[in-house]
Amino acid sequence: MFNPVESSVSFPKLEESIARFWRQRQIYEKSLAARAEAPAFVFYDGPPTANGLPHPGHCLTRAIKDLFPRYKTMRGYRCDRKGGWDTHGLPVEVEVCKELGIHSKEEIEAYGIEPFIHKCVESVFRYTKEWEELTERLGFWIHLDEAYVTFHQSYVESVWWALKNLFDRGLLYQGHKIVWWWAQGGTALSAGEVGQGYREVADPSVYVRFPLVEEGDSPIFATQKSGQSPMQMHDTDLLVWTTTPWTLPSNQFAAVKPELEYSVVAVEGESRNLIMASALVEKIAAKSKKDLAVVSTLIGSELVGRRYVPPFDYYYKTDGRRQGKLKTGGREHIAWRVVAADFVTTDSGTGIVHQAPAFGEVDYDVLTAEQERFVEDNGPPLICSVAPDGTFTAETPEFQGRWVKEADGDIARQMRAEGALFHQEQYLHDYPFCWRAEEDPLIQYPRRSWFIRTTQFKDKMLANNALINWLPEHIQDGRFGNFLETNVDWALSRERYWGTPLPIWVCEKTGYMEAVCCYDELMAKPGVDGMEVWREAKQKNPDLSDDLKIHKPYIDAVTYDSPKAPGARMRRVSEVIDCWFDSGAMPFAQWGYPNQEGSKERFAAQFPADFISEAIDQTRGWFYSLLAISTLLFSEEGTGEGGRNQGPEARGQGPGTGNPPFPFPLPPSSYPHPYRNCVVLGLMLGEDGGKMSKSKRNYREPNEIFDRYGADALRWFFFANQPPWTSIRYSEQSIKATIPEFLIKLWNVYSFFVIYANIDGFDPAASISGKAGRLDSKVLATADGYRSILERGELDRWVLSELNSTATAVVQRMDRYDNYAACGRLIEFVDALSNWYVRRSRERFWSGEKSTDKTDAYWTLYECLLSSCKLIAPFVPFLAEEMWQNLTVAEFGGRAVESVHLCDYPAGEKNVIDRLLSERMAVVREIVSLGRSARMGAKLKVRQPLALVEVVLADPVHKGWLEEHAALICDELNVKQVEFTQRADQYITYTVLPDLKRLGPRLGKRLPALRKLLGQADGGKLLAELEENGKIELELPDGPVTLVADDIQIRLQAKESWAAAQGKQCVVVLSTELTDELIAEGLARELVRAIQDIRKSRNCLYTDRLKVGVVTDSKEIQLVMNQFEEYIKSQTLTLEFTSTPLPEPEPVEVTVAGHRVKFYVNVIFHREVSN
RNA sequence: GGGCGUAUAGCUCAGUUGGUUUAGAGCGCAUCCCUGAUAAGGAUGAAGUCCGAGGUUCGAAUCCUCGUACGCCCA
Repeated sequence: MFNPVESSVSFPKLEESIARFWRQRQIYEKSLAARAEAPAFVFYDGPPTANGLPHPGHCLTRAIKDLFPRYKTMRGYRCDRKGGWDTHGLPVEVEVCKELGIHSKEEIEAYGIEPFIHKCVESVFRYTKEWEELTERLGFWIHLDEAYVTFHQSYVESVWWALKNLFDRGLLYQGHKIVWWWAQGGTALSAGEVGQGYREVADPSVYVRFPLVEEGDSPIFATQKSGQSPMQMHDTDLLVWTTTPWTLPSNQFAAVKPELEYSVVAVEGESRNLIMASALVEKIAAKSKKDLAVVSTLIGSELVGRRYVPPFDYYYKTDGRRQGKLKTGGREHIAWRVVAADFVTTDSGTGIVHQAPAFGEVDYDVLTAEQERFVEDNGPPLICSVAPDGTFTAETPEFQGRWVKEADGDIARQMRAEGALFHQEQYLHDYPFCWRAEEDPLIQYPRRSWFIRTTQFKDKMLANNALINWLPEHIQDGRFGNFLETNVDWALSRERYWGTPLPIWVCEKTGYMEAVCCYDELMAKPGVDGMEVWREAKQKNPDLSDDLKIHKPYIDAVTYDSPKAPGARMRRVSEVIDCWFDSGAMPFAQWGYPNQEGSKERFAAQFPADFISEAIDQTRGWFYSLLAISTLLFSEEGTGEGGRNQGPEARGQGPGTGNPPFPFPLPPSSYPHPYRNCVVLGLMLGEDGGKMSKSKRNYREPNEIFDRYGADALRWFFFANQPPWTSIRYSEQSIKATIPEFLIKLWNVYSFFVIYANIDGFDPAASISGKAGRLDSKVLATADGYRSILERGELDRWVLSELNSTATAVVQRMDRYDNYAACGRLIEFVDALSNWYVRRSRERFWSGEKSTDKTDAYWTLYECLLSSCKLIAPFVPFLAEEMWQNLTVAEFGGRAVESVHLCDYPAGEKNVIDRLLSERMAVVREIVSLGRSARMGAKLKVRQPLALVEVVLADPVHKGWLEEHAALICDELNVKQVEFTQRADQYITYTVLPDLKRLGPRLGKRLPALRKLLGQADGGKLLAELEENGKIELELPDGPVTLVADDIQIRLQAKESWAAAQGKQCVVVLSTELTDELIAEGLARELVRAIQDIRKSRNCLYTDRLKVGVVTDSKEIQLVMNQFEEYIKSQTLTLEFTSTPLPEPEPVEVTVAGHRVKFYVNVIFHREVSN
């Protein structure tokens, strides 16, 4: 006996009890244990930060992260799911600052780094409870209690190990990074912060002369206007434009676009000529209100290498003539030269761009590129005339101590006085200001920073990327590939407080540096000292997490003896690292590799990942950091390449480093790593299609969705509504709609089954002896009364065929990580099950006596439901479990598997799939649908029986089979007879269409003529010709053409005068003629319907019996009552049927086909539902 | 400014390597049916300049080019 199924189900309620069941019975753990020996399917959890509340976007990632591991587990893999928490970084510091009501680094330091760090640790797990609740509520199975945590000592030490490896191989180096700098606050701002602070302002815009230096008697311009003598350089200036005059003292280069045309122009009334982009001459003439006459033209590349005198000579006076050795041999002036750059445009300015590498990222790249050309230490140094507080240094005595922006005016004045200023104006543009001090403009400014030499591994990263399976594909060569192509070295360090400390100690005397791979290694250093800072803190506050001892400020206090200078100490550099490095290190750091015991084995067993998934914003985040770190650490072959201080010891296997040998580096053939398949999720949008925003209130909190509709509804919405990589509109309506569309539809089938199985006493547990286990088809086949599928009726064979082809298709799609397509197949199947199988089988379940046919129906539907449970289990785990529990555990008790999630996933059995039957049934369904359409058109209710329906088939292949199924069609369409024909010229016109796929390649340009000809021809005649001769001969304007049967397709078109509907494969024509007999039968059905309505309004059970009196003046109705008495009684479960009034209750008066009829209906007894 | 993506019915989205004057589905809407899955279920219908403009081709929603709009990432 199955538990009765509530007709009005509350999914949220049901899910709660299922969640409890899983928890109490430890089903997740059991699902892992069941696969203990199975091959691994490796999943990595990208760590979220738990210092904020989870939002709908997290639900999507968590749902997808749950779907595939569940699926793979059912498919026979062991999929460990270790959670993770990202705990470091600026977002945490920002949250704490908000809480403390402070902003700047100065304020943090005034507050105290130590208490600040304590606040950070507290904040990191503020919302852990909410995250855990959401995780469980969503049905996301993952081990959160064993999650890796990026601030834990073991994790940090793993990161240190990686960094030491990179450092020892020369891949970690110090350089400059140009940052957006808040000078007054002394801090760099993140991109997000900068983005918030843009405002339109007016800045001075200056056009400055850079006089060219004559190079002895070197030849001058190659391209000369005809008839002009070669021009001398000494009377010519580059015209350079900038909106930041204060950067001019730090000028190092002038950039031109090599392929752009430039003009030498003579200025009215001035002795010196100017060079500027030809395209801009007119514009500049207009601005400056000066007459500019083009003297000659040249292309940018001809300017490259020419030297000039910068407007300020603070540096030029000492270094202006300095040359350095080039790597390619020869010498070159180190600065104040024209260089080539692609970023130069003619949108504004002069086409010649002033380069102050200290104050612009692009400019800095130019400097780096120049430095690359010279042998080491021979290249140009970085010139920076500005102190970190934003004032000029002593190197620029006239302006020393002045805030740079404020000096702009004087700088311009000075240039004007010296004749260097050609033109000046105001320029309106967007410029960033500090978001917390609105009056303070930001400046770009160089900071010392640590970099990872990722550029050296570009090709290896690309090779690795090429073998990753990206969903969607375009990420590979698109967003991610492009990003790798334009790779720049990873700026690793952060001048912040809460993060993994950079494990590099520097000798205070010599500058010698060492990287350290773990705390123990540090403790073993000679003369180590400073641990008391931590000890005292811990004493004062014993609750402090021990993991903090490896963080700022405690770790900064630890110093040791320098090996290079007696008496000197090694002190840690002050920086922490980018928290992306933390998360990217998780493949090994989650195990504490290599310092933790057993980490080597765990890492080896769980590397690389088979599957990861995050949203698209992680492309440059986690997806990159994983790939970069893995490629840098594990792709090196042998000791061939790498850095300058590489050697066997530096590989991290030498004495004292504590690094065990490991099966890495990987050979290149082991790509891809560290992940093979990556599902990139789209962005989640709010109800209105815009960005989700708390203040706009354009989305519902996940918990509200769970309470109203349930987790399965949300999950199914994510999986089935769109491919996961498109942007997803998080719409409450759509989430709600999944319930009737899919969940309820399946639920109704399930409920239908349970109702009748209980009435009829269908008892699979009694028919199956011994273990029922996972109740797969093999087990079912052992049941008493279970007939082999081949013996069963067609409908049963059909639905089982559909079931198995669905399973096959779902597996195929899920193996491709295409959950959307998989869901499409599941929807189709559930629809077929509900709207064809159950509908067509209802009578079999209703019939009173026990028959083989009825038993077959039960076993068939039972099997469909069991398999459906399993098929939907990874998608909607709660519903699947609920159904499983009732369909199996309630019946079999301990003989059945305890949970659907311990089952194997149905892969579909080939021998049950009957494609022909499936195709044929589709034709029947089409005929029925067309018949209804024809009825609709003729305004003939389905209730009204008709004498005949004629089906004209375009293709006779299924004719014989269809004829055998005439009864089914008659029943569905309520007609007495169905006939199949192929030629029915009275109803149909025929059009012969060319098969373009075949004829296109054959006929090419002749095709349009043929199409025209066929369009005008009499299709019937052509078909007759084809039937007679096996071919059609046609005369095209340019010659004859012969068509055979395969070359054409036939379209049928119903003639207008008939009640007909046409489909792709056939036309259905109704006979609309009504005899008295048919009308009477129709009336009988009207009566039945009226009585059923009353049954319903009386809340009758479907087992209740009635006594009915029908009173009417209509002779017609009376006649029908007599004639169809038995029919009406059986249909309405009426035991007594009279044509006289009953004493009670009040009659119900209804119009039946235009006749007034009074119904007296008594419920005379309830038959108990029994089994 | 650059890269990537998206644009198909009122809404949310499909549309396989180019193939047929019938471009699909769900929701919503309209009309209707069923009433023994019943506070459900089903059918039918209306509704589309496939973003625009060019091009390639016998043939383009699909391929190419150029635009436009929106989104994301970067500058």
